[in-house]
Amino acid sequence: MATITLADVAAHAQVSTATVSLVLRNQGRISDVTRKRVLAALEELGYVYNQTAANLRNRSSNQVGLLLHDITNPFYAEMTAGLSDEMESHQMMLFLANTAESAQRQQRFVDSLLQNNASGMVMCAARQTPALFYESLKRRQIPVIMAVRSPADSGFDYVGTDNFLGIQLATQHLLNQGHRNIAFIGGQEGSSTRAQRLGGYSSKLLENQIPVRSEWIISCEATQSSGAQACTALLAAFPQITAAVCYQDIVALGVMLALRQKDKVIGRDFALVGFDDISEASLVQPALTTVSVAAREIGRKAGQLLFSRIQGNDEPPKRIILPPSLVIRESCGSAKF
Amino acid sequence: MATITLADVAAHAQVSTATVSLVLRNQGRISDVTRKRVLAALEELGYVYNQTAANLRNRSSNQVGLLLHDITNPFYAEMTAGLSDEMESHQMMLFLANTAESAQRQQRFVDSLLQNNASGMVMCAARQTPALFYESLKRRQIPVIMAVRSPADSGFDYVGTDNFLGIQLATQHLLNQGHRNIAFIGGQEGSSTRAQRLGGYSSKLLENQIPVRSEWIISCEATQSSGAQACTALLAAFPQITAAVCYQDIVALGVMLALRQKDKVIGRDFALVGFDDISEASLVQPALTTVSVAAREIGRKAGQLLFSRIQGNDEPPKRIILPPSLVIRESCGSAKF
DNA sequence: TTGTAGGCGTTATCAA
DNA sequence: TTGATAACGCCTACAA
Repeated sequence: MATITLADVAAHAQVSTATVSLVLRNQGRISDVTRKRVLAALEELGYVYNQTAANLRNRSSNQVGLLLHDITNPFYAEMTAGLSDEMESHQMMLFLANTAESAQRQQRFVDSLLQNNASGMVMCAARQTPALFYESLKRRQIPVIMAVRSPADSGFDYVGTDNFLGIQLATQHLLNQGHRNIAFIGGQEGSSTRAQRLGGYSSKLLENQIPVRSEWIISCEATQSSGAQACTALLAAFPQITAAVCYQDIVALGVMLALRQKDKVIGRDFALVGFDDISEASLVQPALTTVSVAAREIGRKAGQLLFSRIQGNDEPPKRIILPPSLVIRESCGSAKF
Repeated sequence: MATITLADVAAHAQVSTATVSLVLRNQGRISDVTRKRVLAALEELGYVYNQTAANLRNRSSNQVGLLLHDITNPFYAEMTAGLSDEMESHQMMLFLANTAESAQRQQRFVDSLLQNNASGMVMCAARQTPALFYESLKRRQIPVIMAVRSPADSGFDYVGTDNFLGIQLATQHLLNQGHRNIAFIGGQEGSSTRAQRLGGYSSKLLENQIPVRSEWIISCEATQSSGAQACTALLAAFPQITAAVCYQDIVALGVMLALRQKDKVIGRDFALVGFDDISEASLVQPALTTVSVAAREIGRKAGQLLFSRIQGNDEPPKRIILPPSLVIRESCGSAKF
């Protein structure tokens, strides 16, 4: 069956294509009689609007992209849900891309977005994103909101959380419990997010006249097994450590695994704080005390900002920093040491 | 800056637009000299291909949609990752929609896909999807792969798991451990998936001369709290129950919560099997024995099938059923009762 | 209030 | 091997 076009509808309703177009978009003053006739024709012919043609004509689209490393990471899944809700409320379509930390895949996806005339994007940049990428992205006229990972380049809007403050909260909590030998586990060297968190950690130690020991600061992948491994190695070398601030909940979960293998009782023999408040955090035994960053809210805020940019908001780049909060559960015990 | 079009490139390279178009798509016989000249011009002008125009002209697109209820459900996140990988390997863009079980949102998204000329979709239909929806969807010429939830309508391709067999495995495992008083917790009445799982459960009981007690079959929402509530109510009425087959891992996690409140030791006082093998299953204490359905693989297979349909494969509707497997962990203990 | 007609950027047909 | 040109379906001046 041939596709029904605006012209077909117009012919059927005995009006012009312009009239039909106006009715479709509720624009212009169209008399009630005409409108009804058009609506009826639309219905009768089973007309389907061709967004592609409209996009071409308008040099725009109602499509935006979301780039992230791993949708199976609960943190990002939450964020995606927030963004998706927000976009849907504006009748925009959301393209999803899993870059898996590959700068190449990321570049490919952005190219596709550009080719598809996407009207904007939210991105959690891959770790090895070259500076050139940001440069050339800025030259395009497309709104881009960076999320979660703050780019070195300050020319972009950014929505994220206060990493420094978040880890300060976590560290202070451990200090309050009486711990003095506190390690920092996780994150990738060179990451700016990690630098911020590390700053929160060390600032709190120093504030309490506790020396920062670089051997107790250890990096690892964002997986449970890496976390477990890191913890095992650390405790073998420094058994005096009684607590750890973990870079992420996932790492913390790994650390718990390792501790359990050493028959350490978490919350009594060893205290632990995570970061992200992923849903697993409340499920493990003992439940993980962690820093919550409201992933869904980050997605929502990023969506709102993106939409306003698409609408033409051209204020200078913004940084929206959502306040983190400490969710106290069981992994730090409650007794003073 | 005005957009650079094919015509601009053609002018710059002193060839026709047809030639440039052919070079771009590696089609037709173009002499090496010309090709190089075109390529150079492309580069020089910083040309960006306009997919929208091509789509309009071709009456097609490289976009597909994915509809699901909740991306934050780890099962669907995994599936999404599988599908996303598959689509990316074919250079297709993936639209994501969170329908949140709303038939209305689902309809809106499908309409958008149609309007955008999407070339296909994978959908996990919302629970209350009206039969009319399927009817009208079939009339469109767009490939649709149903996933996870099998539609009553058999006119669609389907990729999912064998619910019947999966729950049979789970039930048999409990029987092997010596349990006789086994409950079934979870799922929504009227769901066909649930009917299949219930079938697996009751068939195994009957096979072992154990009567099926309908009071021990209880439905609940797919949340932890509902699971917990259901378990509490059930045990209050029937303390003789010693084991449960849960409709989903999420429900099983809720049941664990409830058991713990009753000071029952899971794996010793009460045995539990879940379904889905979400990542939380291996994290809880004790780790949850569950039926694994390879969510990622479902996504991948759905993607492959969808792609083949888009390529023109017009065999009759297929049902791809992935075999489930029992992942034995700790929640059923190991001692015979 | 409604109609006419040209153009958005690409592809495909046909001719050269 | 390459070029000219007419669609694809919609939107928007400009006219009526």
